[in-house]
Amino acid sequence: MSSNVTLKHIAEALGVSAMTVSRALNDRDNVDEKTKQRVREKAQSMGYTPNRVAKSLVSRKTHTLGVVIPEITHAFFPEVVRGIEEVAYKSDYQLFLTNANELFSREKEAIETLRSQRVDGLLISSSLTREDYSFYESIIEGGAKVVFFDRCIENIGASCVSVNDRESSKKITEHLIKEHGYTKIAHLSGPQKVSIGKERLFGYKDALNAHNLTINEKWILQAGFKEETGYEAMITLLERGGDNHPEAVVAVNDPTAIGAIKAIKEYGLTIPEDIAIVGFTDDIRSSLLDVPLTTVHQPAYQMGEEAAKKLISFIEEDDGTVEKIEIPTSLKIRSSCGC
Amino acid sequence: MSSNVTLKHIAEALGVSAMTVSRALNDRDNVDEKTKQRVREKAQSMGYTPNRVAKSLVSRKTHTLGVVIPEITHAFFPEVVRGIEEVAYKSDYQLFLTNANELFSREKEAIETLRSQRVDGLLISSSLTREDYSFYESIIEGGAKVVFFDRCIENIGASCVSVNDRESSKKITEHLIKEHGYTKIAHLSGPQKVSIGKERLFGYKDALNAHNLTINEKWILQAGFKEETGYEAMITLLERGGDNHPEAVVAVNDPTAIGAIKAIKEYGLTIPEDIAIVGFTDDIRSSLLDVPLTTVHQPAYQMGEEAAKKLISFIEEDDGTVEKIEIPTSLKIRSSCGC
DNA sequence: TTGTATGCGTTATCAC
DNA sequence: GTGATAACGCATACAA
Repeated sequence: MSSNVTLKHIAEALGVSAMTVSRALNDRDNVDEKTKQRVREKAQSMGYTPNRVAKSLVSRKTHTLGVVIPEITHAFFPEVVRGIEEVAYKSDYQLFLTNANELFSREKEAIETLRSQRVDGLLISSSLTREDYSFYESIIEGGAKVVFFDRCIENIGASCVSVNDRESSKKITEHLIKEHGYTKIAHLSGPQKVSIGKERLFGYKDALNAHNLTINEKWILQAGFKEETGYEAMITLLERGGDNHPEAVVAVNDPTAIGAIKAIKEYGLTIPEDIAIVGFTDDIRSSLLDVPLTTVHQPAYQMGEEAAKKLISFIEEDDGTVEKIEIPTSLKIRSSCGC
Repeated sequence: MSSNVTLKHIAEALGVSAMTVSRALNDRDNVDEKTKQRVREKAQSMGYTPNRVAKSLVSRKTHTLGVVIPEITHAFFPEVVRGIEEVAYKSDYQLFLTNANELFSREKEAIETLRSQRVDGLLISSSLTREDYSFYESIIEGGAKVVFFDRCIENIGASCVSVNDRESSKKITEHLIKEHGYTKIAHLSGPQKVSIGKERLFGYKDALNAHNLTINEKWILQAGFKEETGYEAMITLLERGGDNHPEAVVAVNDPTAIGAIKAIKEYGLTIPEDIAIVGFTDDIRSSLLDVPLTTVHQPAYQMGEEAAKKLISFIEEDDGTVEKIEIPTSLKIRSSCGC
């Protein structure tokens, strides 16, 4: 598709050289004003569209950013993407968006393709496991400019924009302990190989430790990051426990919490009387639930902005300083915790 | 960024020609098996990544699709994008995603850039006004392969995947009339220059006409497509009417309805007793509201799939048959209508 | 102010 | 089975 009219065509139509056309269209000052006019008009009338593919081959720049997110239907990510887009737009970058679908293999593939497309830089929220450090190491070593966001890979020479997951997780868990006196608190945890999965589990444990509560490993379940996996994990927890279920649940994120809530209801238990629950993200749905969800608010849009800014300055000023940018969170106290 | 090792480098390292390397890496059959092996290993060890930019310049194909959506934070669109992605992924296409932010100017710019990037085709849900038919006409005439989805531009020689907006809107309005006997029904309408804005208004009127209800133009308000604009329009409607407010409201989409609900509550009125309300979309939030929203369910994922399939067959089989693909909707009867 | 040669990385084409 | 050459569309460097 696309206009197949090239500089050459315009040049021939006008009886000048392709070079003159190129200069005129790029508004260089060493071209006669009249010629510029003629060229512009002709280009317009012939429906010329500059071929960025050719331009990129010469300049080795594509003015293009690759974005890799794990799950586009998790509302947090579109919001991050909007922040990225806003900044990219202002600096005249286009976005290649790829959705890894929480799949290891797909993320790797996406990154390979993106590099092959010669994007100027990569913004990644990783679904990869820690074992795949080496993959990132090799591409970064190969000169790829990458900034991670939300789910980071650390100590690998790349900047990262995220919240303080550990501290935020500790805070919301402490809220359950201090404000409500819960002592039997379970955790629906994310995959331990993903940074936020691990950090949020740490935070949960920190809180229990700080209040001398014993950590019951049976109450720490792998629950993925999705609604369905949260639902399943909660079912497991309820079936396993019988009447001896926890008083409160800390979910790794809001979708997981929402899945768990469904399970709790199906068991005929009420929130927060029978079981209190808190999440992490502040999904657009969370304030709308029957029993609005207490959660950690993550400023998604801002996270996107910061990540894009960092990457673009990396690209344009070649400022590769590795930074860990932390976006402050806030607790959204609603009623699912018993408040 | 990206590996700057090229075919030539590998060729030199191996003492063969670049052409041989190219053939080996593309697994052509007129290359010695041993040479292939050597080349592959060397490419691997040197961290070679094929340069698609150069490849595209030669082949005039980028294996890239441009996607233009009006609003990425409207959950409907990410879901459509997932459908598109799934199909694109299988056929080995990458997506350029651009978010027009409901802005005329931005959509046009995005499309220009996408064409300039030489995407193989375009999937567009338009924010543009009908006046801008000419813009689309010119790019389609210029050879651009485009498929519209959700918000279509018709009679312009491009295929379109959408729901039957008019009929669906009529159905849900009729539900209010037939099941609940409402006669005073308002419409929070979308911009009339966007297809779905116009069609859904038609459907609303069709329903009133079919039941001999008079159409009160004062009860048809421009409400945009967003939560904020829905909120404002509803405020206007309530202030204008005083006690004489409508019994029911048909909103052009769910975000608008959600904004309107906020306004209704602020006025101290209850749903559905004082005012019933219905939407269109089936946003992920709609079933979770205090009073779950009755709405038209649009199969977003499927819409994305269909649109992508159509576009890819257009590109690959050069099958430019103009089709209007209609995805069936269903009514989601919840309690905001009084049920 | 304008034009010519050259190269970006890859592949098609023709030669050996 | 392998290599040399030209071409894709554009812009840099140099010449006129």
